[in-house]
Amino acid sequence: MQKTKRLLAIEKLITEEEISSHEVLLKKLKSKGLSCTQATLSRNLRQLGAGRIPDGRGGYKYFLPENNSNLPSKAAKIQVLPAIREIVEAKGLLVIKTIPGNASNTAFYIDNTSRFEIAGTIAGDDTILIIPRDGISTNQVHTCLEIILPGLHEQIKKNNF
Amino acid sequence: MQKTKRLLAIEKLITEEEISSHEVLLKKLKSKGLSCTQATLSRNLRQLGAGRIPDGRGGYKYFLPENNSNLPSKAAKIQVLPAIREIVEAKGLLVIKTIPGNASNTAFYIDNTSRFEIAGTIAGDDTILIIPRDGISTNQVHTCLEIILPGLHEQIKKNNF
DNA sequence: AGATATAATGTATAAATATGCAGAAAACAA
DNA sequence: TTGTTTTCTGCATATTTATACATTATATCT
Repeated sequence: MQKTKRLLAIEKLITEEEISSHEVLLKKLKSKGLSCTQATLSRNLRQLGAGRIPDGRGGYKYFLPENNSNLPSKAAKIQVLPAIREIVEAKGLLVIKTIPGNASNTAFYIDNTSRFEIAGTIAGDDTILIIPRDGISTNQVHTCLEIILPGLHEQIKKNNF
Repeated sequence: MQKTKRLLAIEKLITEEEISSHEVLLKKLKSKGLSCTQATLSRNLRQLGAGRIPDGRGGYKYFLPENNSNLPSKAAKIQVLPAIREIVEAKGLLVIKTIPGNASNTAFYIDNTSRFEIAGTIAGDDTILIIPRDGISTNQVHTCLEIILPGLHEQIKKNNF
């Protein structure tokens, strides 16, 4: 769970600041009590889909391609996330329960993220079936969902009261 | 002038194929008679603003952020480019002459590319003034213009007959 | 054209980033 | 809990990418 915090922190840092290297990012993470090695950082950046591009001033900076459309991202937080009630697993698949009428919207958002881990989704009225790609565990899909919907699992816990 | 060809070829290759490393790209360029060293490639990729991102399958690929909006790019070719008549230099500035009435459109396109080299533009009816940023030579702006309007200089030569 | 300045390139190397492997931690099952 | 499997991580290192410096090519000026 330290990892989730770290992923979120990395996302935040590279979108809000101009990070020029792993080394710089490592120091920033350390100052937040989320230290790790450069190797782990390399792996985490890959998981987040983060890349590196010229900054236009002779250097380089990290960035998240997803940020092109930060409207969907914002929408995800205020529309998609609050509509999710719970997630259960069955036969290697995941079933997401939503507020009635919201399954289609939610599945649309998940599809549009085009995450490799998810082969496809089917949505009813308040239920979504998520089919993980071959070789992908349900745990990996959970991580994936947490990445595209930060705070999802924590919110679900709260909903259970 | 080999360089311009190479830049265009690189652009084309990384947008049309999934290029995973300099090494792969070098081979492709070589097969097109546009060989260079890895060092030059590194510099060229930076000039083009090309970056590297995870490909979603455990590897990495190069890409051009500009590609988000390839509508403007197409428009540039069929609308902006044909409207340009000539480019002259004066006092470290560049003056672009266009077909009457087209200066505003053209300047708008140039502004929207947000190239670091160009501090700003002023457009009349058939004349645009381009102000290079401090420390940027007119030659560098020419290269910059060729990047955002491929074929520009060749076309101007033709127009002079 | 010849002289001077600017940009482009290659070579060698430095710097940055990715990864195989092994151990640690966490999740899961019974 | 205990054993079993999966994920995560660090270490050391391989791989990849960037860059200082020297050289060549290209453009600029008179």
